[in-house]
Parts: sequence; C-alpha cells; structure tokens
Amino acid sequence: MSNTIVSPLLKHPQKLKREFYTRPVLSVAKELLGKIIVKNEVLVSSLENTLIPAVNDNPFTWLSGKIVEVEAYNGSIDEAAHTFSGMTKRNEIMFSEGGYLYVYFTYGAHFCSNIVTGRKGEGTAVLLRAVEPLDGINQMAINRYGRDLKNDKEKLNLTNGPGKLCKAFCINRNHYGVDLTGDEIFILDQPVLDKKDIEITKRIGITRSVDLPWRFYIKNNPWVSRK
DNA sequence: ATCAAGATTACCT
DNA sequence: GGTAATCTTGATA
Repeated sequence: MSNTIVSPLLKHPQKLKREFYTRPVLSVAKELLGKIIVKNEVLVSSLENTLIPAVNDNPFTWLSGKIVEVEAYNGSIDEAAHTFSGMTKRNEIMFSEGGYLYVYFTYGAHFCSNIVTGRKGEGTAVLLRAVEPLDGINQMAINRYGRDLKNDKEKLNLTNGPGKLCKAFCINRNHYGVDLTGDEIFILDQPVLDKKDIEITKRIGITRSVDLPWRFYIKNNPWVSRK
C-alpha cells in the first residue's frame, strides 16, 4: 500500500528523486530551501504522547514542514564536518551516496537530522536547522510539549532549531539511515527560490572552520532559528 | 578505562 | 546575554 501524501496545501507535490541528492552539497543545500519535508506516522492515539502501530481503519497521519534554514557540511575541506577525520560507526551513513538521513545525538539531549548529499565516499550532508510547520501541527505540539499549543509564541518555537524540529517530527536514532526516496520520510519538490529571498551567513554553534559561508535561510521567515 | 567535547536548548538575570 | 544540563562518541592510554 502506498503512503504517498497529498496535503491540501500542495498543488502538485512530487517526491524528490535520488538524482536531486547526489549533487554537490552546496547546490543541494540552497535548493532544499522552500521544499517540504514529510514524515509519515502510524498513529492510534495521541494520549500519553505515544505513537503505536495501527491496527484498524484510518490510522495514517503525517507531519510536514517547509524547510527554511539549512547548513552545508563537507568532510573533505571542512573541519566542522563529522566526516572530516574519516569514517566511524557514527558517521558511516554520511559517506553513502546522497538521499539518506544522517541522525546524530548531541549534548546528551538532542537529535539533529541531516540530508546526505553527493557521491558515495564524499562525506557531505545538509543539516536541517529549521522548518515552518504545515501539516500535523497538533501532533507536533504533543511531541514537543506533551499538550496542545497555548499561543503563537509556542507555535514559532515548535521547529525553529535543529533539535526542536527533530523533537516535533519525532525523528530519533530509529531514523538513522532512512532512505529519503522511500515512503517513511521524504521531501516534496517545490520551485527553486529566487536568490534575493535567500540569506547566506556563517554557520552556527561550531568551533572550527567557522568562517565558511555555508548557512542558508529564507529571508524574513519567522521560523529561522536566529538572525 | 577514562575523558573531553559537542552541528543545542531551556531557563536564568 | 550567560550558562547548566546531559550522555554519546571518538580519541588516547
């Protein structure tokens, strides 16, 4: 059974194919802005913040969001990339060809998700730093706060950071290596944004290769993590 | 075996 | 704007 989703918010959604991801990381990073990430959930009950495999009718729901902020990482020239010092068990998936999800755990508390890019062996990926929530906002609130949203401030705080969006989308170590050309997590194509709508800055929260201008975000989008 | 650092967040003043 | 929390990972012995 196909899980392909057609949100009312999208006119002609199309899942990005392998060829989109296997290109150089900087091109993929810029073009990911404005595209829609979708995660299917199998939901029976939203009580107690649990997602349980469905048994009966109408179990499917999904979460989606517009990608509004990303950072590029390239292990061959970038000391901040997890792949800079070679392959380990943790970064193994980042050395595969593009189109897989690299999820890592950090600061003892947070998951961060990356889109692997390029050719096999390159060690490049795009960190998802912020999305604008579209479908499943109620479920995202449950995932983040364990209850419904109280106000607009909480809505902005749902997904305006790499750890926050993983919590909202319930992305964790179980999603390490997920194939983005499959049906569990994927990205829907949208028109490439105009250059004038994209801001380019240095990356956030790193201590090495700090001057590379590899952070990209949509100008004036309220979900961008930081100006 | 031990240890330091971390692609962050929430909460404080 | 400053910082504690928290634990996995990778490096070194």
